[in-house]
Amino acid sequence: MARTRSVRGEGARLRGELLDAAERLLAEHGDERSVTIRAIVGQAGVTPPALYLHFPDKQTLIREVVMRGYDDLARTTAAAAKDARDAGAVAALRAGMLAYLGWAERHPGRYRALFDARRETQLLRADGTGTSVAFDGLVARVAAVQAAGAARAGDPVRIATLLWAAEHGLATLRAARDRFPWPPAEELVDGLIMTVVGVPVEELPTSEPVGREPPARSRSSLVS
Amino acid sequence: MARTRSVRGEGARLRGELLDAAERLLAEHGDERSVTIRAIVGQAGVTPPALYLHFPDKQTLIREVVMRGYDDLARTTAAAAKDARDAGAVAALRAGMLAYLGWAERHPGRYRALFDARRETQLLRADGTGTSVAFDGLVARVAAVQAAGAARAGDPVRIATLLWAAEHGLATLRAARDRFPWPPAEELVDGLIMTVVGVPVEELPTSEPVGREPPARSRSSLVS
DNA sequence: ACCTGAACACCGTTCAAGT
DNA sequence: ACCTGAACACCGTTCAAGT
Repeated sequence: MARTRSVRGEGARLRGELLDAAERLLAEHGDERSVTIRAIVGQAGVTPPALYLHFPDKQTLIREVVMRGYDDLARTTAAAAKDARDAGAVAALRAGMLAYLGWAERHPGRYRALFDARRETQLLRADGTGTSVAFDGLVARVAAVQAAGAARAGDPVRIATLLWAAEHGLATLRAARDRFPWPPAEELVDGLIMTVVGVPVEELPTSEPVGREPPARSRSSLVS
Repeated sequence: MARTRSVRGEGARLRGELLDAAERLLAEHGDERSVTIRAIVGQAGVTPPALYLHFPDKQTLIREVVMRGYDDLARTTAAAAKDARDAGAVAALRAGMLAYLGWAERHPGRYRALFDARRETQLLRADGTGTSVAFDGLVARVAAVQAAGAARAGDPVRIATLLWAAEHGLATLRAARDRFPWPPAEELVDGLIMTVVGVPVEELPTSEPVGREPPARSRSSLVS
């Protein structure tokens, strides 16, 4: 409505605004279905056909939003792991996994969109490295724990695969089953690190709850 | 079109036919979005308003289809575990987990619908036991492995929670990431049983591939 | 070069009417 | 008691037209 008409070469600005609007709608509603063309263009102050000057269809726009989500998630987990590296390889692995669960909890709609199996083509980058950036970081952190001698031996890729499946399962199930008596994320992650990675209990850094109360039950409930 | 008009009390028959049609569409397309009212009623040979005589809205119908899916999944895993019980508690746990992954692979659309977080109200039965029937079975099988002395001690509910998250993560990720180099399901499940449940390698039953080639890599790649 | 108005075939749902 | 015909407000997308 109050949008000033774009002049030459300003089309790229609208393109970015449309992506921002779609991301905002996805974050607010947590549901890809409510991210409609009309809602997106409404936020940008244009009419529906204007969107098709910048994207061939809705699917392509959503795919670009999802790509941004991957970048954000990968950056967030990598940054958390890096910040904890001074406390050791186990602490870095732990921090990365907690950051992963935290991101999924803060951005449920965006996280869901990342793993929507209905998207026909796989979401891979042009350079082929694609969506596995976050996974590669996880593999590296597992290998670092092994190199530090704190874990059992074994293929770090295989171990990271199980960790990824478990943290993805936790991320989605905690969102889909809010009546289930979920233990705190720290306990779940510690359980995975102790068992799947094979880190003895004494190697685990003590919980430093960041704005959360400490675990109600001791984590020794998993390993005796 | 060729549908013969229902006489007194035959409304219940249409109700069942609508549920069957919705389940069929969900299974065929693997996408809840293509299960439209018009597609459902078309398969039953009636017009859209007829559906509203039996269901208040689409959401309620889908919810009932999802309930059937829960029953089927729970029955399938329980039956597989029971069949393997003669081979021991570990074999029963393993068979149940493999049956879970197998059901999810054979029914991707239905499995997705089971854990769709967009459903506002939690899917629980009137009796309150609800969707946790399958989970309770998993807890029992973990406890049986512990009782047989084959696993580490620890809260079986906590262990089952991690197993459930991992198998759910594997089920959804294998469907969403078909370019990822997934190891065979048997290897993944064995890895989880060895590490999360803490079963020593020699306790594991040897793979009896049912219509699948044996694992390419030895499962010892996880545990040294 | 960039955007709009009007229309298309869809969707879930409702409501009056038919038998 | 059970179902239909016609309509409502939506949706993604297209196409001619405006500046």
